[in-house]
Amino acid sequence: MSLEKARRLENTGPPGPSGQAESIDERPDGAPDGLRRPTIASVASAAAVSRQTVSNVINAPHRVGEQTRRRVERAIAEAGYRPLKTAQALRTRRSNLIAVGIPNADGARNLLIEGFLHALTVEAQRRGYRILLVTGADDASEIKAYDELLTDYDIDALVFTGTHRGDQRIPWLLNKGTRFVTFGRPWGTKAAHPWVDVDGAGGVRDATEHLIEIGHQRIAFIGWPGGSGVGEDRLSGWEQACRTAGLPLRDLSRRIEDGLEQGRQACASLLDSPKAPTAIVCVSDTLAVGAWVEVTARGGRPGRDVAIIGFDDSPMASMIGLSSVAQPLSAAAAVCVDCVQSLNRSTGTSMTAPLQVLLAPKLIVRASG
Amino acid sequence: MSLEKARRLENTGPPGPSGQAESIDERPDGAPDGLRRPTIASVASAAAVSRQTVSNVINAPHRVGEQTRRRVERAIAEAGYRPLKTAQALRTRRSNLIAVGIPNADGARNLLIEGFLHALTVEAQRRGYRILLVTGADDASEIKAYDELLTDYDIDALVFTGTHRGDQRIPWLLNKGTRFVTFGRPWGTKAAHPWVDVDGAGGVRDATEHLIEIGHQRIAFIGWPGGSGVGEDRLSGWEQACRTAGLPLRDLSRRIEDGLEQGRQACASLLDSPKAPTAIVCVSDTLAVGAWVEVTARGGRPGRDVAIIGFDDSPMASMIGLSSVAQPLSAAAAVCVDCVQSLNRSTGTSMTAPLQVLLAPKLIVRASG
DNA sequence: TTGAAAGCGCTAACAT
DNA sequence: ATGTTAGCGCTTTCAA
Repeated sequence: MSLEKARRLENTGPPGPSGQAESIDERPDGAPDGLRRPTIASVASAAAVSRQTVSNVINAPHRVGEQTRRRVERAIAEAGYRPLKTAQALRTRRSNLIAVGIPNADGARNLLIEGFLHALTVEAQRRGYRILLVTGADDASEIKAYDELLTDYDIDALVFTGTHRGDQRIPWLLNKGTRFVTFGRPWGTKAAHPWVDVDGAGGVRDATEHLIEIGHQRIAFIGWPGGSGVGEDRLSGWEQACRTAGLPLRDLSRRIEDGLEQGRQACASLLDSPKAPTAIVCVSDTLAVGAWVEVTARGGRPGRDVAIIGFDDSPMASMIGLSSVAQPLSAAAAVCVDCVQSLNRSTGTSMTAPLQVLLAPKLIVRASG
Repeated sequence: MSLEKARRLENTGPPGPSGQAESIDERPDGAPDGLRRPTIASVASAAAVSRQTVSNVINAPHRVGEQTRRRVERAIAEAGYRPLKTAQALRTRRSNLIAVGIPNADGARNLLIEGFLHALTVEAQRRGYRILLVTGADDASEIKAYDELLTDYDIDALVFTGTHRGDQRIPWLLNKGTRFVTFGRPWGTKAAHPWVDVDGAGGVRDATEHLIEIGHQRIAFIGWPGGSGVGEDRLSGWEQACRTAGLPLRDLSRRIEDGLEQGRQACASLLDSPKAPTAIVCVSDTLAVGAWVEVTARGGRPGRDVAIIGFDDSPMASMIGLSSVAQPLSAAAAVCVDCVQSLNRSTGTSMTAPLQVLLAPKLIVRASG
């Protein structure tokens, strides 16, 4: 007996009097029931209601009567029924899919992407969303990849990182009208869109203040060359903390490219200078590890002889006992997914101010500082 | 004029009875044509063929006549048409989606997952697949997550890493009949399933032989405690190379937990022993970095005073100039996606031997060795 | 509160 | 070689 026929047969009668027990019993396809995926029709049949009522129990329970709802819920549970997202998506044009753009260059920031992705996956799963990956070699090819993905699926929203000056993705997405959130502020652009970021200046300020509290009076900063929004932001945190505490800045900062060797050299230059610092805050863990290695190579012990604090709390930091400013990746991911959810709840035409969140990072104190 | 109506009008001709040419001409929705996503119907209309023919041009071009095909292809290109995967998936029960299970613990192996994920995304994109992420805290919750995902979508296949002894996921998936590939051999189980892995023994053998070639006679190995399949595999590579070359093994190996401090200590103990090694091969980059730090702290320079080689070529390795055995992540990802493709091509009933591939890693020689 | 009908966009099966 | 019909599983719309 086909499921559809069964449903119809069972539905004979007023609201739910039950005019069942017909005679037919063979099903056209010989598939055993147990192996067939439950459909909304099979559940409807089992609960002796229409498919629509089952749908309502799932998507709009308030519209369904108390008794009916319970009966349907039991049928759903017994069948282990879950709506097929593909069919829902086709009908509603909502996929519950969040596309995430991942970068491909190898660099300091990439050590974070794994943690961020994991956090996103957890948060998305918690709210019934799924994470779909997309990648491109540069802005242009990434845009092409986004375009294809957005054409192939009814993606609910896009999340990506690595926003930078002159980012071509943002205007493209704004123009296309795609919903998106970035992990990272827009640097040097006036376009407003939802973003989540971590307060780098605050993090470095916290680190510097921590060093001041434990007695340091000469605190250096190893940063990146100018032009990077992230770098300038973090640098400013060190300046603020030192100024507020009345500590010197002069000759205590270095501006270099990211890299362990660069960090070693900058550290050496600082330690060899007339008024050597007793503590060094670095814009990245990579540079901090360089400093850490230099201190170690000189027979010193980071934290006892020279304090060192990095940024990002990469796996390496915990490995070598490097204090570091940790980005709250789980919180950032949660905010991203929340944002996607609210973007999709709104009818689309209501243009409220885009959500922009700055999260406070957390200083992880280890042996080095 | 609505697209559907247009199609009907243009189809006036023999095959179809064609009782068209009605009078109505306004479209209910006032949406401008340009903003509407092209559908197979709109393309069919533009090319004056049936939807089925458009579908054939895309999915079975050989069934379509030369002229028609070109005309349809032009219409597809002009409209920028791409089939909606959601609708295809509903009809064909193939989603072109590959689910990837990602672990959540932080450890040495996790440094690799990011590269593997990126490679998978690239390879999947290249072949028209998409990567969907799924995660769980342990085997059991991961299985639950898999189950829900597999129920929600018609996932084409599952890929996951971190196979281990007593892995519960493998029997569960085999029993469920889900198509899957693992990146990592099944350790200590007889169940056969498709997998891709890297030849750890071969990689360590290569590293050891490289050290022998450049003149080392006493080569040590820092490995993990027994019980880990991966660890024993790599250890055996060192033993083989040394035995073959007639070099000593005695007192030249250490078996410790992964960790930088452990690596430092093991290195110190080796260097302080009566017949100290001149080179050290490590089962992981973490331990190798520990050794690297110890040598550096003693005022030595890795590569000049003591050679050190790690395993996995983690970001750390390139950062500090540590030689390391790199896993061919792109190749592994490509094999995984190929495998998924062939699994889905087969009708499902043809039970050929599962694909099992062992890839050769590549020694990256840097300053340390 | 519940049910029937229609249809999302696509393709398998069958007709021509 | 091409077209017609039906239907994947679900939800929207409208009727009862």
